[in-house]
Amino acid sequence: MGRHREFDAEQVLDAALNVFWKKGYEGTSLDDLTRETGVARPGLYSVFGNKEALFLKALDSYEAKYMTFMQAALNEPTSYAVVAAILKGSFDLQTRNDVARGCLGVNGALACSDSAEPIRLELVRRRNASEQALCDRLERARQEGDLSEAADPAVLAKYVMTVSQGMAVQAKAGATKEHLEAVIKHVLATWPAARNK
Amino acid sequence: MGRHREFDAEQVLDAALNVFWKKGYEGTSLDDLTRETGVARPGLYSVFGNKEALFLKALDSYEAKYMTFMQAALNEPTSYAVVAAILKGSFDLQTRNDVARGCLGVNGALACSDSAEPIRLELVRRRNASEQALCDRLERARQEGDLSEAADPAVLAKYVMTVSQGMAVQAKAGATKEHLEAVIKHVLATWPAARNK
DNA sequence: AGTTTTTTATACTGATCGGTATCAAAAGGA
DNA sequence: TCCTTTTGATACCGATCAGTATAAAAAACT
Repeated sequence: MGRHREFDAEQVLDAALNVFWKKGYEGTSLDDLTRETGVARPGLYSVFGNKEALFLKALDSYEAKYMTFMQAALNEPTSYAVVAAILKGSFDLQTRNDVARGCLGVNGALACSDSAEPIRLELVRRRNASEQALCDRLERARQEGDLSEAADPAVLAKYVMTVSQGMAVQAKAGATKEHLEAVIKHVLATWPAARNK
Repeated sequence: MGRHREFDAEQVLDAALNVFWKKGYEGTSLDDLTRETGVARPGLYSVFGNKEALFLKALDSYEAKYMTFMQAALNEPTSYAVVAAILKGSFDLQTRNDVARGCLGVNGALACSDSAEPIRLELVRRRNASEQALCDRLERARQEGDLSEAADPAVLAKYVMTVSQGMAVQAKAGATKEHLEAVIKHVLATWPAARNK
């Protein structure tokens, strides 16, 4: 048996994640990754595969590590609490790190070259999955009388995701925490719940 | 006097604009630009300068050609009409072209490498300018009694821009026109105007 | 028609891209 | 202690990046 790996894969993945978070998939070079992780190319390739695989693993890690608020939010008892938790969770995520603001899923590849198109589509797929989960939850809320009968769960889900993604753009652009929190407060104040609690 | 230019600079700029719109600044290569414009590199460089200058000229053209709804919106008589016009104008712009959906200002450079950072900052600057203009307009609306006294123009302006930018992300990801229009309808239905008209 | 000026296409530049071959150093197990 | 195995850094690969030198082709003026 030979020597053991000197670096901790978890730690390296986390460093890579932060670079992708800040610069996006295409904006991040292998030189960036080796510099920030402290691991030379061959080490990265032997453990994670290629750049695309590394990004996808970082994305998985991102969801597992930072997106846990989503499931917790969906378990809240009322639609109001669900949306409040989602927006608060998005806010925390998008503003927690001063160098990597916004959302990895949005920063990663919004518009890109043809070669990065698979990455972009994967990110779209994941965002849609979140929206669908929220839509299902709001559907339930309406059945439970927790949303006005007139409310359309699909529209409200898209609205919440739109606000969350807009906040991601704003956060990346440097919006202050105070301003973003005020936006959330406004959204919640106008939430069409049967009872705001 | 020598020969005249064979291509129409306006036409070329428009073609370049559409490529940048679809793929973003960094996702667009000079090969993309020469292919889509039909003009070889030396022609592009002699007329527009380098890639960065070409993008900025395309951005100016974009504002002049497609963002005129913004000024018109600010001239609407009520805050409700202003916001309705901005969201409707954003919607039209973001969904007008099937190959270049979303907003050039957002697609252009949300997250990018260090070398494209000047472009990103310029886009942030322009978005902020729009937000400031809306903020000023809402401030006036409040003074005119067209917004509730409790409303904070700065917060509402950021809210509208957040929705608009979130819609840009959604449009780029392929959201249908119907869904986006429903989101706008919801935003307008919850607008805190003193009188909704 | 002849000359001059400008545009155009081809081909090239150095730098950087993602990805890999090579080989020495290091760390197991026997 | 010696041998095997794997890691690690260096250096390299072809491809592509933005940008430019060169020279032929085309058009306008005299």
